[in-house]
Amino acid sequence: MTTTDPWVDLLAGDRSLLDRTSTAERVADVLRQRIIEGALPPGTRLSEESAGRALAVSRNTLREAFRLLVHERLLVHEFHRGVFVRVLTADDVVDLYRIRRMLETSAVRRAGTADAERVAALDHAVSAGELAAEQERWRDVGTANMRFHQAVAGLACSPRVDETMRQLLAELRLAFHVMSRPREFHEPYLGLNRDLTELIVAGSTAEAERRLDEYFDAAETQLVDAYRQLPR
Amino acid sequence: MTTTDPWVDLLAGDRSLLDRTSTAERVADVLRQRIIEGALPPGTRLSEESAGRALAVSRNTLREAFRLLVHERLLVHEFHRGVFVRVLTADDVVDLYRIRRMLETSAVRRAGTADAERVAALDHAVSAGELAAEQERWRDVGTANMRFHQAVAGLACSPRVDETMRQLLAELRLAFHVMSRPREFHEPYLGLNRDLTELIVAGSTAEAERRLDEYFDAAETQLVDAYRQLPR
DNA sequence: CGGTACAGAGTTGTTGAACAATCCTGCAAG
DNA sequence: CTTGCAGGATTGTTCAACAACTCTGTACCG
Repeated sequence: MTTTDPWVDLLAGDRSLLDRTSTAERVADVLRQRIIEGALPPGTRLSEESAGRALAVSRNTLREAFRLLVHERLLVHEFHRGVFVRVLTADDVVDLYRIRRMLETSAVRRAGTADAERVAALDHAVSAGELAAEQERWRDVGTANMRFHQAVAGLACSPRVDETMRQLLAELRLAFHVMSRPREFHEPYLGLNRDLTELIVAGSTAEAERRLDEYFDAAETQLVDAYRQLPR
Repeated sequence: MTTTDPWVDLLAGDRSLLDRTSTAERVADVLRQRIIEGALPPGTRLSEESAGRALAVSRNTLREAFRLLVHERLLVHEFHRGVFVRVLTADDVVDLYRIRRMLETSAVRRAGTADAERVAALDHAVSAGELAAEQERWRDVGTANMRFHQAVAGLACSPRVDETMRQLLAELRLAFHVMSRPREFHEPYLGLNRDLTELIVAGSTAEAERRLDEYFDAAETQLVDAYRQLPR
């Protein structure tokens, strides 16, 4: 038997580039992206007929894609009625912040074991946010903020945490899309993100965790308040 | 407009009893249960033909169910090759313990806000485990242990944490099914579970969190060691 | 003997059509 | 204003078909 050569792992890592994905997954990717960027606002109905014709896929394939996104909680499926882009309730928003707080503060606590690359990801996200704010691209500030928190969760060095976090942040975008002002929900926290990054780089994880906890208090209150003043 | 009557919420809660579930979901439920209980061991190939004939559903419906379970990481999908019951790697087991540790310790820390019912769930699970151990039903001891940790996560009072935890524990079962001795992985922790419950009931969450963290150290080491000695 | 090439069989990927079950709309009747 | 009901539209599910791909065994070649 041949011992594993060094380049084997390398190529194994390139397997994902091989384009071995089903149509349903790619359809789900497209829809997910459209939902995340707000092109398909919460409440939108996606009829199999129209969506299938628009994307040029069969109803069966489309339904497989729908199943995936329903499982990700980006769509809701009402039996015999169709699928809709999810409309978050205020309770949903509270819950999203609750689990985020658990995952992110735990990740910060274990930040000591994270490699340099993951710590650098924090800085990249913060810098991108600062640049976007300078240029008053508030939408991009929001995106950078999400990337920052994805990087915070990434400190846990856990593929499952990363995946869960991706889903949660995608879900949280649904909340922002029903509100009009993209600026005031993200800009105030740019400075904090910078501070957090420096604390983590310096190894002051306990202090970073405390500040992060405070951030969640403030952000959750702000978003939930704004959310409750909205429709229904 | 009519104001909402008191019984409306009641009936709304019964909506789930109305059996409005698709065939695909029920198929997924069946397969998930079979995987969890070990009837479909890791590595098993599920061909669309055989599974569809066995469950008397069409290939399309079956594929929708497969998609769900792949998304839950209980099945893996290899393009043009089929779906297989997932075979966890040692890294997977480490990762599962990592995210469990994050969620469960965080949940314990916030146990103060949990209602009495959720605290009682801890006791029920522990008692069920103790009874099963007395009668040497080791398989049930394992199930009770899982229920206990589900209840621990439940202290966070978060539907999303509950759902995530359900998935993680289902996934972890895959690890136990490739090992033969159901006893020694769960029995040693019965006493600890009892202690943890009493600490939480008494409000000593800090001490409970510390003990839980130690449990994860021990359990992870034990399982990963046993796992690494196994095939491949 | 070890490795390559290739045909054949079996499985998956995707589509389109078909039909039953269900929901929605509008209108008529009470 | 509510109830009942026809009809049209949409979803739920199955089936059949075909393309694309994988797997297996065999023949071939060095």
